[in-house]
Amino acid sequence: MHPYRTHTAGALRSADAGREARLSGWVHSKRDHGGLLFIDLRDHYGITQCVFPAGSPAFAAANTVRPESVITVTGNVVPREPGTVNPKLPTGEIELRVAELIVQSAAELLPMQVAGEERFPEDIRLKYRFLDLRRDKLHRNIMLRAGVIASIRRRMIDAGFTEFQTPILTADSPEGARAFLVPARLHPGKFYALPQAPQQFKQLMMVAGFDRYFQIAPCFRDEASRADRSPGEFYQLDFEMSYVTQEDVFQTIEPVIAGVFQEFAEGRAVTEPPFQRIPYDTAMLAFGSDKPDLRNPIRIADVTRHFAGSGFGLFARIAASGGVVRAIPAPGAATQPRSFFDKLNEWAKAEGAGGLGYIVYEADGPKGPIARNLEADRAEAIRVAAGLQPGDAVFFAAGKPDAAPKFAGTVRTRLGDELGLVEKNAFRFCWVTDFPMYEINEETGRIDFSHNPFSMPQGGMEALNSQDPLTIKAFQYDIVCNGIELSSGAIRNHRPDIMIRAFEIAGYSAGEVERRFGGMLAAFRYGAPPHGGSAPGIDRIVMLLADEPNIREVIVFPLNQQGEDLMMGAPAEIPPARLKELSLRLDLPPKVKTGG
RNA sequence: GCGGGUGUAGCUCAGUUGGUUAGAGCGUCGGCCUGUCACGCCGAAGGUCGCGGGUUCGAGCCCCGUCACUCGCGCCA
Repeated sequence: MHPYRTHTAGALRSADAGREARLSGWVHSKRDHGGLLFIDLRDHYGITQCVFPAGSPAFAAANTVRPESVITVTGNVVPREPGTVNPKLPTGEIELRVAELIVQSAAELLPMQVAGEERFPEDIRLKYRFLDLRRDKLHRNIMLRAGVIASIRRRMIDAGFTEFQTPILTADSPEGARAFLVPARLHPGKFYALPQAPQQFKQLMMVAGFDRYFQIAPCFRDEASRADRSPGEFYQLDFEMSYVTQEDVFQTIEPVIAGVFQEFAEGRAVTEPPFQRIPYDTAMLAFGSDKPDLRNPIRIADVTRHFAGSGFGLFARIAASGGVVRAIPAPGAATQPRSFFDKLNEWAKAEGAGGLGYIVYEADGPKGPIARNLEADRAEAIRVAAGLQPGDAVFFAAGKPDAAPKFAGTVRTRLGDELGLVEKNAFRFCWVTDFPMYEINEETGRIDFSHNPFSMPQGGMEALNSQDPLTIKAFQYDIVCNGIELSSGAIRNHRPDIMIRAFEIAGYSAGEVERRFGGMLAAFRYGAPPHGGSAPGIDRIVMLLADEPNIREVIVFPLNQQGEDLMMGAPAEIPPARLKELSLRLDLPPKVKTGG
């Protein structure tokens, strides 16, 4: 007989009754009845109940073994008596009557329990990640992640992509996120940088003629974390295609994304391709966000002109001074008590808005403080513009043209939640397209790239030379699911002349562009195919599928919010000899945190 | 860098207007129990109420500072 196991802990069924079997695994839980003792034995595959009758040779050993010890048990598979069958376990029709128990590895008292649903603080969970990973939820999340990645690989290869590895030790790029630096021992005073993304390399793969590239790519950014943003490192489905239009990119990747989500949806609805394409300007109007959550049925309308010159002085003045008024419908809210409206108004003030005005459209006409001062025909025009029926209400976000639309988006989200309008158990995808190429930098007042400077401007060189820069759109697009940005991508600017001109508009000289991006520009001077791509975040895809609000729940060994590995003790100080070898000397700030 | 929330037993949490010896559940340890599967029952151990200072006759509770955790803003082309 095999020294460790003849079966896994998830394998045995009633058909195996009568066999001798050997299982190895962790002591999940123990139930001591005095003359009878049960151990639930757990491994990666499942749980099997093991029985130790009093007086059996293994009974004494079972009595003293601690939870999470690793044991090997040998015995007979017996069918459970009717009434003692456990329908919650796939192995619940049988149990193992144990004749021999060997402790392979005794566990000490646990800092956190593995069995059960109890929640533990993050620092303990991270320090003892190997215990946390044994727990059902996290174990399943990590397996889901592995399944998602395998599915993505299969689908990308089927779609004609090839996976290539790009460098981890590379050059720092002057713009973008802060990069992690690695001292180069053989080149004193010089540093490698870890890639924030394989952006330039994947473009170079297109120049090199490989046509369709993808990679489950590790990316490194030395930036603060968020609940949905891992500190330090994360993974992207990085891909790039040659000789494609924006629409080609969409049509190629939609079935991959939709296919992966359908494969792991477990009954949840998934948008069928083609996904809705929503221009940036439309998204900002109707959703108040460039990350629209399509599960929320509320659509925002602009009603500025209906308040201009109206009897409602506050909004009339806002309209007269160049501000905007956005209407956020609240379907069916007419039946809500007065406190519903007061509570939202208080919330809006706490959010920094002046307040949150509203009109309630009763069967006998518009009601509420605004309606009292607003002409009846204007109230009716607003009702039509916002698509409202009697029984609905509408809220108004009014103010400056940059802030009011975004606040309207916040109100839309809040109303969708409060009124229970958000579609449940669904993944709703869309593309947001036509991002502006440039924006005004609020600090400097100068023109700046609004997103990726390497995107192709719509209209090419002619647009750059003839249009107001602020009206130029880029072939830049995001894929959004349930209000979460999965990725941004673009048709790239593969023309050195257009790139230099694009940078010139943002205030960079040709020499500066040459100095910063010379490597890529040089490549583009020797025959570069038109190309484009995107890079959906793997962690966020798994978060959505696992229904986890925190990215650390879908990463095997995540850093904590401070970017520390509490289990391995990273980052760590290094001995002086290593520093010397690297030609480095520390110059620590006075209030440096000394670890404990 | 900034703002919000939290901090009481190993863990999850309760703790009244500031008032006598700070509680419960889970876990741990001991005892009982032959059909449990979150086993049950009895008992015990376990506390610098994050830390420091202040107000007060008296502080887990109020005030100030600080630290940690967490969520968000900045940042993330």
